[in-house]
Parts: sequence; structure tokens; C-alpha cells
Amino acid sequence: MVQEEIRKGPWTEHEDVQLVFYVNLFGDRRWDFIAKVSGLKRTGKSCRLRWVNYLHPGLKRGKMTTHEERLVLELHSKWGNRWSRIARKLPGRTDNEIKNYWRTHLRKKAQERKQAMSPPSSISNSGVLAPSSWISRSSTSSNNPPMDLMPVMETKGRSFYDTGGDLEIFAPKGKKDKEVEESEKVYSMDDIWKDIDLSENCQTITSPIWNYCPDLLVDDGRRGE
DNA sequence: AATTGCTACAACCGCAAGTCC
DNA sequence: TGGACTTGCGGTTGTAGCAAT
Repeated sequence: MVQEEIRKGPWTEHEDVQLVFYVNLFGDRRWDFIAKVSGLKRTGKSCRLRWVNYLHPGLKRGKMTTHEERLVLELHSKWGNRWSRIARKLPGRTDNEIKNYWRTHLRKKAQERKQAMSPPSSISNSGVLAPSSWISRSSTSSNNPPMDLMPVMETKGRSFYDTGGDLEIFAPKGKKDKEVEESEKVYSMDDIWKDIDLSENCQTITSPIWNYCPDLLVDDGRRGE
């Protein structure tokens, strides 16, 4: 069979418009289908990512507020690298965005914070793991801070870092995750919004594509289900 | 002005979970 | 029940833009 060539790399404005149109038409679930019918030479996966991280109308763009930053630090110390979960507590922010922000801005801060809190002994905050059990996962250069040397907990093929916060039992994703979340709500959405409003009047900037193609706006992420 | 190093962020990849038949 | 397919998540990479030298 002749494999249709798959486009990779940065999305063009035209591709964005096309994707938005088809998502508006069919909803944001059947990505393989959308990828096919839209004529975009992208994988469903790629379409989903583009939508979720860039085109979704509910996205808040622009700099993280100090409150959001604080929240990320807080939640990361509690949950580790569970970005999607952290993202759920920050309306308008994506897991990818938070993950990137963490790597570039906060890792150092968290590091300092941790160092300030822990004695220079070999015992981590959890009091269990010594550096000898740490695994270096640095894949890139020299300046990878020791965050990468956090103890790695393995569960069912997934891993996350012990950040020194409460080690939660690693509930499987999906339904169970939701249950866990329901039962442990730390911040209500109201709290978060209130706080954000108070801390800074950060403007919600919708994705540029929506200015470009305003007709396609859908109401609050609820598309044909 | 050219080069190098760093930062920020978009996008890709692999894997596991979820869903459908 | 199990296999194929789809979706979601977290880790990683590529690169544009900027600052420092």
C-alpha cells in the first residue's frame, strides 16, 4: 500500500484554520477521523496535540501569573510530574505549557526550596531514599539540574518522581484518577478563579486563530457530543 | 558583525489505559 | 474475553529568538 505522506513540524495558519473548522464540525474526540476527513496530512495524534495545546478556545495565553506559578510549585511538590493533573487545577493552562514552564522556570526554584528545607544529609524529605538510589535521567546537557536525580518510582511502566511530598498511591489514569481527584479536591475552581482575579488581572488571550476565524468559535469547549 | 550559549515553547515519540467490536 | 484501534499522558527533542561575548 502506498503510505500517504505524513506532515510533521510546525503547523501553518492554513492547517490551523482547517483543523479548527473540522473540530467544530465533528467535536474534539475522534482525532483519527478528523485527521482523515480534514485532508490534513497529519496524524490524529498531532491534530489532537495542536488543538489541545494551541487552538482550544479556552486557552489562556501569556505569562504565568505569580499565583499560577505558586500553584504549580505547590501541586508539583504534592503530585510530582503529573502534569495533566496539575493542569486541571489551572484553568486555561495545558499540561504541556506547565511542563515547559516548570522545566525552564520553576525547577530551579523548587530545587532551592528543597535544599533550603532539607539538611545536607543523604536523607530526602521522605526520609527513605538516599542518593545512591537515585537514578540520573539526564538526557541533555550539563545544566540539567538535580531535579532529574529525584528518586524514580515505577508503577506499571509509568514512572514519576518522588518530589518529597506526600507519596500518593499511584492510581491508574482515567476513571479512578477522577475518583481520587473528587475525593481530595484541594482547590475548588472558584478558589482558583478568585485567586487569579485577585492576584493579577491577567487577560485571557484567546488563540490567534480565533481572531482569524471568529465564526468558528464554539461555546466553552462543549462541542458536539 | 559574527559566534556562542541560553531560554522558551511547539511538537514528536513511546507507552499505557480506555473503548469498541 | 481478547484483540485492534484510539486517546491521553509524560518525557524528550528541535529550533527560533535573544543576550552575552
